[in-house]
Amino acid sequence: MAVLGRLKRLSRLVDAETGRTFNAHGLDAASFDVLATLRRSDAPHRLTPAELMRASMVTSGAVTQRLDRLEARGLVRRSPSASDGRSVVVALTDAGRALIDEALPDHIATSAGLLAALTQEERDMIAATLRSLLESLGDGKD
Amino acid sequence: MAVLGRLKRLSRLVDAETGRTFNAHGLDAASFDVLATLRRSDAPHRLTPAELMRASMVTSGAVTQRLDRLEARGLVRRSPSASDGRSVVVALTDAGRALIDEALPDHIATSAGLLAALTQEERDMIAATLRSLLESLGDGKD
DNA sequence: GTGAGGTACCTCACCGCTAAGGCAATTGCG
DNA sequence: CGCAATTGCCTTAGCGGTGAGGTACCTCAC
Repeated sequence: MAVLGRLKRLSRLVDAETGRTFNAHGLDAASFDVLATLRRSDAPHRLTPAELMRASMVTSGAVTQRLDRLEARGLVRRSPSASDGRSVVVALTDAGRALIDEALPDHIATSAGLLAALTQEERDMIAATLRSLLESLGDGKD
Repeated sequence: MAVLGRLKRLSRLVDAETGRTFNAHGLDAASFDVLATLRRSDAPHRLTPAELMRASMVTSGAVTQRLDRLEARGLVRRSPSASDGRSVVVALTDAGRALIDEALPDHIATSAGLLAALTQEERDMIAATLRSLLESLGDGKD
């Protein structure tokens, strides 16, 4: 199956290319992922670790470590949940928000560049096909 | 760009699913990758670490470690190159060949299952689109 | 109210990969 | 030929992830 092989190769190439953009802003893919997910969330841009875990498809241990790193850099802040004593609320700090707002446009430009070889029809087609594949494999939303 | 996000999610799901198949044969993705690459190569199924590195898109250090693990399990054998004193030739042992010959059909079945939701036209289309994307990004062959 | 089970997050040992660098052999320019 | 640059592989430190397991808290039927 040439499809899966190409999928994997492409995914690696995309990771490498987007990684360069992240580095240019002092980030790595994991940190960008968390900050961008927080930024995309509805105001006031707060999520729990469990929500971040679902969004990023990594384990809870990975989320803890990502947040440790981001918190040490002052980019996010953890505070106890008011409504659930087990839970934690993660918020972007001003610095975190400034950084992700600076990095996001670059990332979008990089992404667009990676797809520059495709026509609009091809993009629509591949987006739809990937979507139906994801659905068939039980990936809830997207 | 929904395309890249879906691409990444799909790649992770595919990795998880194929990983289960590998585990069922006592392998992981890295080991399977090496054994399958050797098996696919022209008879007598021998490659150098440099060739394996190019095929797998990992660094030379990763290839060394993969080969260390496989050699310790008796699945591949390293021998000095006759023509180049710096180089090494990696060959499947009988055990390695038997194992990959047992695992490959399962992997092919798993791969087919992952694409079961697509029609033949969709598969052809996505294969062609991924190919043109890879070419546009400078991925030589495939 | 209480105990069982589930949920949320964290901790830790381990794993494979990268990146940087080292050694030895080969290539090829002058 | 001689020496610098290149090539091929290995080594190692460090990183981020997984998976298993721990603690604290919540829920709910009884």
